[in-house]
Amino acid sequence: MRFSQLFSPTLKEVPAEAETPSHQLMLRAGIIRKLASGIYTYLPLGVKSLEKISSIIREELNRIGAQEVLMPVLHPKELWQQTGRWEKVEVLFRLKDRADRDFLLGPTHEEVITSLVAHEVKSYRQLPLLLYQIQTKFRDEPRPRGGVIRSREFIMMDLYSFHKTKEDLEKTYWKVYEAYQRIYKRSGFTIRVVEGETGDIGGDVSHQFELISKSGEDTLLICPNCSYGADVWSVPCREPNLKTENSTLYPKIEKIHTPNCKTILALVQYFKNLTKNENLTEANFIKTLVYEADGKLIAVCIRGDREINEMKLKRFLGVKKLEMAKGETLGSWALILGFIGPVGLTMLPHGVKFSGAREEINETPRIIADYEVQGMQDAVCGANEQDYHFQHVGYGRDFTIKEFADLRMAEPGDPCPKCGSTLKLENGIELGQIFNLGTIYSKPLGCVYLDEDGREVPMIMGCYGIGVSRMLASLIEQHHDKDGISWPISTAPYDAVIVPVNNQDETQMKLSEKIYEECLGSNLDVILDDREVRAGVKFKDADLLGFPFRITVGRGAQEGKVEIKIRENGKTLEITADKILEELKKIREAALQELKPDPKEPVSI
RNA sequence: CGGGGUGUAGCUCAGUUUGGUCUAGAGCGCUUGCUUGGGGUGCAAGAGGCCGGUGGUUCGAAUCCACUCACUCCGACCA
Repeated sequence: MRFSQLFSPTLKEVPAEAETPSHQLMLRAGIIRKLASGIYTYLPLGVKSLEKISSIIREELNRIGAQEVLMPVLHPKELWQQTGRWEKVEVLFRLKDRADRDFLLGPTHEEVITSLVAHEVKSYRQLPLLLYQIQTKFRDEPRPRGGVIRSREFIMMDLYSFHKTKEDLEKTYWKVYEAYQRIYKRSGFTIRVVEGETGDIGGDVSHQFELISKSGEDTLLICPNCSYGADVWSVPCREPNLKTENSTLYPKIEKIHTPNCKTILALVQYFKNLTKNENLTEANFIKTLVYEADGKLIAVCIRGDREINEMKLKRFLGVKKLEMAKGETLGSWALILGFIGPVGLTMLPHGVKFSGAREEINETPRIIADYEVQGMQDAVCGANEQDYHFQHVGYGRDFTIKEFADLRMAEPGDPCPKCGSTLKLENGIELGQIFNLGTIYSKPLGCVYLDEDGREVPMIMGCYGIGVSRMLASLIEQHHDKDGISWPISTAPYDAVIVPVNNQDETQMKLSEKIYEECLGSNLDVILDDREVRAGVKFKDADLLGFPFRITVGRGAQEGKVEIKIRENGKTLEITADKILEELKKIREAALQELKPDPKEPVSI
C-alpha cells in the first residue's frame, strides 16, 4: 500500500466527542468515523485489524472443532416470542416489513441457532456440536459510549454448543475457556478472567474475560493475592462471625420523632445532632427496602451503609421479576416510605382498601435480612409510623427475623472468598463471556435429540461471545502512548511503514521502492509513505498510526544504510539495506513469539 | 428514563452575559505558487458558514424567549 493512496484521514486535534483514549485515537488515526451515536464506519485500517483479529478467532475456534456459520441479522418476532424475549429484552431494535409483520435486528442469536439445530439435529450421534459466527449485532443501547467499546451496532463472535450431558458441556466449556485465553494472548492482550454474573440469560456458570482499564464499565473485585476476581455483582460475602452482645449494655428501645428523615443520610445527620455522638455512622442504621418479587411484597433489611445486590436477592427468592416497590404501591399497603423498619412491621392484607382504621393493618409481610443484621445492636430503624424512628434497637432483643441470606453487594476491602485477602476494585472492559446455558433455550424451542434408549431429551447448551469490534478498541486502549497507537504485531493493520525522509532525494526514493517491493514479495505487510510531505509529518503519522516497525530511509541511503525503529520501545537499529528483509522477518518473528499462547494451563472448576 | 453540558468553516474553538460596529472571526486542515527537506518548515494568495432546526419578541437576533432535534458526560440499564 502506498500512503498517498491510503484512505485514512488523520486528525491533529482531539475530537470533542471522544473521551476515552482508544476512542480519541481511533478517530485521530482514521480508523473509524461516526455516522450517528453508537454507529460507526470502519475505515481501511480498522477493517485490516478487524480481519486479523477475526482470523485469530477463527483459527482458535476451528482448532477446538467449532464450525463457522453465518446467521441472519433479521429475525421474525415469533421466534423470539417462543423464548419470551420479544417482550423481555428492552434493547431490541424492532421493525416491521411492508405487510406489517414484526421483525427485529438480532442482538444475539440463541433463538436462531437453537431453532436451526432443533430442526436439523436428531440423534445423540450428532453431538456435541459447536457452531459459531462472526456477525454484526444490534442493540438499542440506552447509552452508547467509548466509541466502539459500547455501540449500538457492533461485530461479535458468538459460539453455541450443544450437548448430551452436563459433563459433556463442561468439557467443551473449558476447551472454549482455553481457546479464549489463546485468542486474547495472540491478539496482544493481557487479560484477567473473572467470575461473571449470568444475568437474565440464565445458567449457573459464567466467566468474563476482562481487560483491566479505567475506561471499562464493568466493576470488578480482584484479589491481589490469588487468582480470584469477579464481577462485583457475583462476589459472595462471607457470613459474618457475630458475637452476641449483652443487650443490657444499652438503653431500652425508644421512639424518636424524626420529621422528614427519609434517607439514611438524613437520619445520620439528625441523630448526630440529637445524640451529640460523632461516631454515629450509616452502619448503625437498619435499612428496610420493600420489593415486589413476582408480584409479592417482600421486606428486606440490610445495614444502612450497604447496598442490596438484587441479583443475589433474586436468586435467593427464586423469582423471575424483582423490582423496588413504588411509592404509591407502598401507600396502598399502608407502608410508609422512609419509615419502614423490622420492629412491628405490618401492612394491609392483600386486596384490602385502607379505610383509615389502624387495626386493619395487621398482616406481617415476609421479611428477610442480610446476615449482618443479625449482629446489629443499639441500632436505628424505621418505626412504621410517619416521621418516627426507633433507636436503641437490637436484633434478638427487640425483633427477630426468620430468614437470613447473603444479600449485600460486595465492596472493595471485603475479604476474598477464596483466600481471605483484601479485594481491590478495578474497572474492566468485558472482551468476552462464556455461559453455561443448560436447557433454557432448548426446552422452549424444542431442541431435542433421541438418546441411546430412544428417549427424547432436550440438549444442554453453552454460549460464548467475544466482542470483536470492542477488541479492536481495547487493543488500542491497552497499547498506546502520548504519540499514538502501538499495535501488537499480530493485529496491526500493517507490519511496517517505510519512510523515505526526503522525496526529492532520488537515492532515498529508489531504495525505499526497492525495499517496498521486496517486502511485498515476501509476505510482509508494509506501507510505503510516498507522500510529498516533510519528514516530521511522516514520523508523526507513523507514531500515531502505530505500525510496529518503521523503516527510515534517509541520510544513510547513500551508503546503502537504513534504520529500523521499533514503535513499542522507540529503539532504533541501523542496518544495511540488503539485510533489511532478513532483519524485519527476524524481529517480526520475535514479536510474534512474545504473543504465543502459554502451554495449556490447568484450569479448575 | 432522570440530572448536567454543548451545537458557529472539514477539525479545535472565540464571539452569546449587556441584541446594532458580525456584510461572523482565529488556529489547524484544504487549494495554488514560491520556499524548505531527519520530528506537524516559512512566505504569499485563495476556497470554505442559511451561527443545529422551527416558531416568536424586536426597527434590528449567532446573541433574548418557546418548542424541537442532535451530540456528549454522570446516573439508571446492560442477554
